[in-house]
Amino acid sequence: MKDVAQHAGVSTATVSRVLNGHAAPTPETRERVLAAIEELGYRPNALARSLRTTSTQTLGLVISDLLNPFFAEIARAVEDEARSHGYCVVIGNADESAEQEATYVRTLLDRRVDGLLLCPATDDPSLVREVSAGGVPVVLLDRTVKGATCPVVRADGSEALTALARRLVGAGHTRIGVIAGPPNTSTGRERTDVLTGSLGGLAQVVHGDFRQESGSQAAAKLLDGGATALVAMDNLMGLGALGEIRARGLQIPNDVALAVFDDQPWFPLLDPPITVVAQPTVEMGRAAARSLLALINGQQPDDVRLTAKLVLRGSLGEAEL
Amino acid sequence: MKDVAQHAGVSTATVSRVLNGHAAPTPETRERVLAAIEELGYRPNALARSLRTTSTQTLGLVISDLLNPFFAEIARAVEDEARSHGYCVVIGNADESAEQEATYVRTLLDRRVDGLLLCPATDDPSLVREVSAGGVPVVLLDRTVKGATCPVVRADGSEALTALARRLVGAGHTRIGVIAGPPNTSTGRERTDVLTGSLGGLAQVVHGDFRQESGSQAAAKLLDGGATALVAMDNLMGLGALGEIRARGLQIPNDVALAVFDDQPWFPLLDPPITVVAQPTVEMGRAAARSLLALINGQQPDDVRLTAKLVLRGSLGEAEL
DNA sequence: GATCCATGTGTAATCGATTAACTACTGCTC
DNA sequence: GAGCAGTAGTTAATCGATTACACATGGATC
Repeated sequence: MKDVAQHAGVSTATVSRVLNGHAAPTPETRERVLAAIEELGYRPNALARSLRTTSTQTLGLVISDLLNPFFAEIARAVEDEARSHGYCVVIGNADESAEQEATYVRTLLDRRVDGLLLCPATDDPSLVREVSAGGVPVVLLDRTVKGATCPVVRADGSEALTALARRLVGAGHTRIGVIAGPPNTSTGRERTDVLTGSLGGLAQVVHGDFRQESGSQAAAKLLDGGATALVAMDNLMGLGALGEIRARGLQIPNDVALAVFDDQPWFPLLDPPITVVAQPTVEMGRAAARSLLALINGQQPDDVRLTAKLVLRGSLGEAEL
Repeated sequence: MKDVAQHAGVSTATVSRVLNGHAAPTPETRERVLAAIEELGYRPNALARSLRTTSTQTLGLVISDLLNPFFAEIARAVEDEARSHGYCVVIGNADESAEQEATYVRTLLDRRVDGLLLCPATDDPSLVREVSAGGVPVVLLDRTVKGATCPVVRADGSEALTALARRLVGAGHTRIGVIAGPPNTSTGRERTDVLTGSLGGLAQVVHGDFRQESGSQAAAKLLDGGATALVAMDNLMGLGALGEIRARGLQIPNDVALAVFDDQPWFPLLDPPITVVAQPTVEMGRAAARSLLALINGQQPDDVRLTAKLVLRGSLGEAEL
């Protein structure tokens, strides 16, 4: 910057003003400065600027698993929305591990992100408290924690799950296997509670960890137990369940009915196509980014609760008539 | 930091030395400082540190499309490798747009990443030159650019594609539709060249843009043209092609054979499972991260060329006997 | 006891920007 | 022509760390 100033025959203060669009410099000086910048190929050091202004124009996003297309889509949406407001997003991958999540959150705070979007790995509120205590705006995404005091953005699948339950029961299934998420996540618990609640005593629940492998294992256990219908509570566990069903040579929907929470672009391509509870991922990501930006700007955004929809495609068989 | 120093009754220099594991401070002083840090909940400001040391312990990764599971896997691998060396990764999503790519690259440079991993959207070398000129280490990943002067990490699919061609020809296909990537990307061109080369005059090529929608359109055009076999040059276009095949009620492999470049966890679940050319994504990501770290440490890593493998699953029909 | 070395700590410059406070100049009014 | 307002630009403090150099202390050496 000093070089630029010298080159243009002005002080660094003037260069800075030109860069930041201040009113002061004359068009003529501005011209000279811009020319010098161009000529020297100067690019301002964002670190120095942030250090001085205490604003990095960056949001932190800590997600549970980048390989889960659900989160990848969310990340993408967050990024789009953030960028359209001049913010950058730094993504941290927690791998469904509370420990790694904490590490990432701290790293991001150390780098002074202006705000944090968090998909908490567990419902333990201590990490969120720690961040809030540090005065950094936080918004929770997809999942919440116990006694959360920050805005939460998530999808409500109750209606869809209730409708799903009605159909399964209506179709005469009496042993319905539920491949549930970890009980220490809000989504894991809530979805399962709603579904089993609506199923009366017909549900058998096995907990997985939101990953493919656990989906296969849970499916195996449930099928061994005589389940005639399976509901997987996220797309990766759904993938695992599908694998297990195929491995056993079972036919959907005749041998076993299947529904999955979270839609995927390839679900319609299966034979039969898979019935799902689809979450509005893009809207969730955008809404979360908007809430966080509002928080950063000193507003108090409300919680956002979007609605997940049941999409019937055929994998429930007669239950869908 | 000043507070900590005061609290411990030492100078900021000593605090800094404790933090950085210098030899100097006595165990006793160290103890006092650590206690003060603990008590005040002090966390060092990474911006300030980086400004002073000119090192951010951060790698930039600009990928073509986060929603493409191929790149998501790569991103994940890069991140793992980087973290194990104490580095953080900032991901930028270029959305297959050269413009957005350039924006992201510049943003990352402004933030003084220690090095850059780039999956270039086009084979135009100017952006890479710009970065190199700025003295920032770069490694190209998956794709290369014309006259690249930096290390490149990619997968070689020649063998697999040649084998694939042999099978298709052997099975008697005479109109083989190739859903190619954009001709201005190295992977788009090379894969297509190898395949059409081995197919003699039997190939009909339609170019897509590595996205699902273009895959459907290309498939439609090729099927209209009487193709009895389709090869999609990346997984998203493969997804699109599958959709088009299903939409027309065609059976794989009887009505049309299909092979896709890039494997996906759900390909084995289709009926029939899809034959693919599988790239070693995880190894690519790790290797790229390693090369970049080596470059940062002043070494001159060689290009890495991993091998993609043909995985036969049945979607080629008799061609696979 | 003077000299020297080793060791632990403090002082202050530095990284590259922003910005409050100040100065210099121009032009206007009375 | 003195006084004043307004504008353009400069000087220097600041953000929060690192680190070269200076300094103080204590013990070993002759």
